[in-house]
Amino acid sequence: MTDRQQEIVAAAGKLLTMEGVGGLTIKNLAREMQFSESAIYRHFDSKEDILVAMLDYLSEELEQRYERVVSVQRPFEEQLRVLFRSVFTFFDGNPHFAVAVFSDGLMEASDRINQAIFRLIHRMRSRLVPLVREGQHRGAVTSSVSAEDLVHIIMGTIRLQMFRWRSEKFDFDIIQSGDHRIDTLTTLIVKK
Amino acid sequence: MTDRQQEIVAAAGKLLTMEGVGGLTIKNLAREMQFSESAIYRHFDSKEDILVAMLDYLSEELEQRYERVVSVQRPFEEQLRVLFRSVFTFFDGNPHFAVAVFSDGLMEASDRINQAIFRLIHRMRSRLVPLVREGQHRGAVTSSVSAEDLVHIIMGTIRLQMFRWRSEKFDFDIIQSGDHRIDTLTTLIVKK
DNA sequence: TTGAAGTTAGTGAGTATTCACCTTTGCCTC
DNA sequence: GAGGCAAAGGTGAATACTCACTAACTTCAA
Repeated sequence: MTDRQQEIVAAAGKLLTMEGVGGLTIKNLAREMQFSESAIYRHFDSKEDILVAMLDYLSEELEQRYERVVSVQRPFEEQLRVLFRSVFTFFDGNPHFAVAVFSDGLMEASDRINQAIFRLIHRMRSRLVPLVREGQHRGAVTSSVSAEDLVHIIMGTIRLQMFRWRSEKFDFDIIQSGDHRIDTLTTLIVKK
Repeated sequence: MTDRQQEIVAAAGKLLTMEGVGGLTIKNLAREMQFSESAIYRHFDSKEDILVAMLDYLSEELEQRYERVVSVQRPFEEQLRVLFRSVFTFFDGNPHFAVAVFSDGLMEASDRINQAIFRLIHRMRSRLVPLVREGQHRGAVTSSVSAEDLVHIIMGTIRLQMFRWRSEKFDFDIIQSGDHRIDTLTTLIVKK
């Protein structure tokens, strides 16, 4: 991705988040970039390509953050908190990418976009499950519910929190409130 | 709402769920109804009105199901299961309305639609919180986490399950898998 | 001097909505 | 009961507008 492509992807995320799926048009994107509509097509072949690039960039970004976190050994509870704090910090600095987490609106638009969304979700899940499972093996996490089911609950809780954050126009602290969500989750699943 | 209006609202839900926000056009709606585009306007003033009617109808439907469930006294765990089974049964019979639960895609389209979505979400939450709180007072539910926070986790978990159900084109049993989600949740929050 | 990155000025298709008009239905009056 | 008549619910055609995308032209730095 060139610098210009990065800028366009960022502008697309911003539009998507601020004005919804309907707001992401080539016209609006061009206005945001301060140049003509046709100039967009110097950098991307289609609108679809822009969205796929956006989702893949986001996926890569989150993956890197995951890698950085799990490279350090920590107790489960702390590991989970550090991981999600890293995610929340990213979205705090890039709220316009928040849309991709609850990208329901994008779905069904095209198969390629759908697949990009699934890659993103699957990537997060397949990272989280071993983490939780290891916590269970070490006896830190309850084994009364399977690791997959615990991850479902965690992801659902976080997704809903992100949804609220966007609904309320990002005007509460996502890092702090996200921490709180992780707190309540660990209270329920971490053995004392 | 007249019968015709009901039919249109149902067709709109179907389109929305099957083809996404972009698929809900007056043209497609008219095709679904097997009559002309202009005929739609005999029954609704605008497309916006159709969406608001759809969300309000759904809100009313879920409210009624709630009333029916809580009118009978039951242990908390059972009450929660019966309540959500009722909800899942509704969506099982009306999968085209599933879209409204994760109606992110509709948001930002118009203020009136936004408000209708918030009414729906708020209504569910404000019903669930007292139920959980009562469970806490009776000592059936853990008090280590506030009722509001527990409801957030429950709603997030269920929302994500609905999202998966739609993603996978409704081809698994939402009643059964929904039951399982409630099971895992009660395992975590109900005191033994 | 070539190629990348911008421009203007279009394209056809699709959008929600409105228009004048037609048909069916049920009701009121003679 | 026949005749008029308005309302309800349908039609196709046209509205003004937006959509993603393209062709041809310019600018400018390597």
